[in-house]
Amino acid sequence: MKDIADDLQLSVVTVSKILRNKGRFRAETRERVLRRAREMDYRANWIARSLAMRRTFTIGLLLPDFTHSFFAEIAKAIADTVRPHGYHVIISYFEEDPQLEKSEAEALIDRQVDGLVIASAQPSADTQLFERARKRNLPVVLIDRPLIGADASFVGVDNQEIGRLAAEHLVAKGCRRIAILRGPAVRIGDQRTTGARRALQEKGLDVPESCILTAGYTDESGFQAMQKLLGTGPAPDGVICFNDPVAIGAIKAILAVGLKVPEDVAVVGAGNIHYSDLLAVPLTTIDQKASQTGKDAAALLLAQIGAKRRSETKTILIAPQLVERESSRRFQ
Amino acid sequence: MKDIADDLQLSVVTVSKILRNKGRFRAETRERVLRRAREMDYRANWIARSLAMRRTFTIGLLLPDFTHSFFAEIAKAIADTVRPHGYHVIISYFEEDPQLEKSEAEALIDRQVDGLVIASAQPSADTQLFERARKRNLPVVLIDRPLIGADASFVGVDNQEIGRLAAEHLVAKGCRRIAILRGPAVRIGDQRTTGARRALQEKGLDVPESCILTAGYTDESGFQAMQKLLGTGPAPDGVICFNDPVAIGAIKAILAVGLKVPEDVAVVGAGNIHYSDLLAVPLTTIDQKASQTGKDAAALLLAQIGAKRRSETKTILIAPQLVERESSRRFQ
DNA sequence: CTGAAAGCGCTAACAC
DNA sequence: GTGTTAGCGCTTTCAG
Repeated sequence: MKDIADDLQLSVVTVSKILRNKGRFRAETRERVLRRAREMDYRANWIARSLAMRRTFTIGLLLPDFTHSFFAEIAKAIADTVRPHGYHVIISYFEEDPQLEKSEAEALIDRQVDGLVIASAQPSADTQLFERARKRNLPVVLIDRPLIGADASFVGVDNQEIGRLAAEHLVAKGCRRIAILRGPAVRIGDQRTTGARRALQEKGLDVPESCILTAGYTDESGFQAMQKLLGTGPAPDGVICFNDPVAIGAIKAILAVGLKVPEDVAVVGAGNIHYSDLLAVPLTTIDQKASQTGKDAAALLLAQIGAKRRSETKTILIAPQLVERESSRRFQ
Repeated sequence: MKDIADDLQLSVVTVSKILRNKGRFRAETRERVLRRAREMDYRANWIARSLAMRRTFTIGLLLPDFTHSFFAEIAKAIADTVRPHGYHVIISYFEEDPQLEKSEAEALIDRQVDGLVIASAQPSADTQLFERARKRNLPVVLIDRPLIGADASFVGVDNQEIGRLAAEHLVAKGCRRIAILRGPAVRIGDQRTTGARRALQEKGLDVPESCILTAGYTDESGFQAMQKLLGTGPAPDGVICFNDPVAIGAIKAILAVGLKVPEDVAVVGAGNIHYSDLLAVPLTTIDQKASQTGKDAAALLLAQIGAKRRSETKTILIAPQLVERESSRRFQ
């Protein structure tokens, strides 16, 4: 920039302004600057610009694992949403390790991101982090996993509603003995289970404790839980699973004992993973609306970044959506 | 930093050095600085540091689509590899749009990344880009998709070898009438096809042109290509597919006409997508070693960033690996 | 319409 | 051991 200015006997300020289309200038001066910049293949240094403007036009995204298609979709939606506003996204992930999450969050803040989106794995809100964010007036949006006591906005799917949708669907399909392969004892696992049970109770169906088994996140855990369930009593005619991998594992276990899906047992998952429709039995699932989540989170963040004063935190609950496929397609 | 210095009647430089563990200082001074920093919850501003050091400790990663698990895995491997060295990764993607790719690449350079990894979709090397990179002494590593005439290192799987592995596997499984659902007419599509044909010729098997059909990237295209193939002559007893989605589509088409996989027709894909083993017929595939690619690319980049002078470009071809599953598991 | 001055927060080189 | 000086490349403010 200095070179251009010297070359043209102008000041750096003039060049800077013209290059950014700020202020009014003689058309000729403009032309000269623009031409010279092109000739020299000048490119602005965004680090310097960031330092001067105290804005980096970068937002930080912190995920447990972006190899998981749910998070990848969120990331994509966020990037898509902020790109038109000149923002880039720097993604970090922490493999569900709260310690790593904390240090990565700090690293992102140190890099002066203008906003932060986090799908946190902290057992409880890291007050120090939120305190720091508040001090810098850095907006933070939590996604997917709410954090009690966190001073931040939240965007995520309505997990109770996921359980409810799954339950009501199975009932509508004529299932009467419904089992639940619930997830690990985390908040969203509880909520989905609660939603399902409530919906079933409203229909006059109760789920005995023996029909609620704890699975994990994986198809392996779903397989084992289902195997155990099948070994301990009459087979259920419907199974609500914590997520798709668990459902896939459950289906494997059901088929393995010679029962049919969905004729004998209907199965519903959650998450709508890619390839859900390419499985041995295409899986009925509840879509968590990943890209909607990303889009809303990004929009919220942009609004907060633009805001003059600290905006109050906001919570957006996204409605999940049932996607019916073979694993529950049967007639009453 | 200035606050700390003023507080302690020291110079900013002293504080800076102590905080970075540079130079020797009186233990007491060190202590005072460190303590005060902690008390004030001081955090270094990496933007300012970057400007002063002319290094951002950020590497740019430009992908066609990080929603695709292959690229997500690469991204993860890269991030994992560079993290211990203090680097972060800023990921961009361009949806296979060369125009967007170009502008994103420039944006990353403008943000002064210390290195660039690109899986390019350019029809040919963008000389302007490489020229710019060279001028700034910015190392660039191409991954997955080689770019002819590009002034950059390359890391990717050996695509001919993918074709060869698939072909030899099917032959070993007793297939004699092998068809190829080749990918689009891009470099890697050609290479895989060439590798497969060569291997078959060496075994004395020739593939008539009528048995080489062009599919795209998707299961839909695989389904259609296979349907066409089955409609026009005797069914093959083995099919080599461009990638896993194509293979999945092909399997659907085969099953749809009442043939069995692998008994009647064995199928091999490529890519080893997640859930390959959860499909209707678990898919035999050639693993492209995504994380190996990412790891090698990152290591190469780090070496080049560290290098004093511009290091010569290097090409790393990674050996693919056959993963046998049900879709080809038969005996003869 | 243009420019001089000041500063963003930090580091490198060298002096004391 | 510690401080001084001089930037890094840009933007903002304000004066002319």
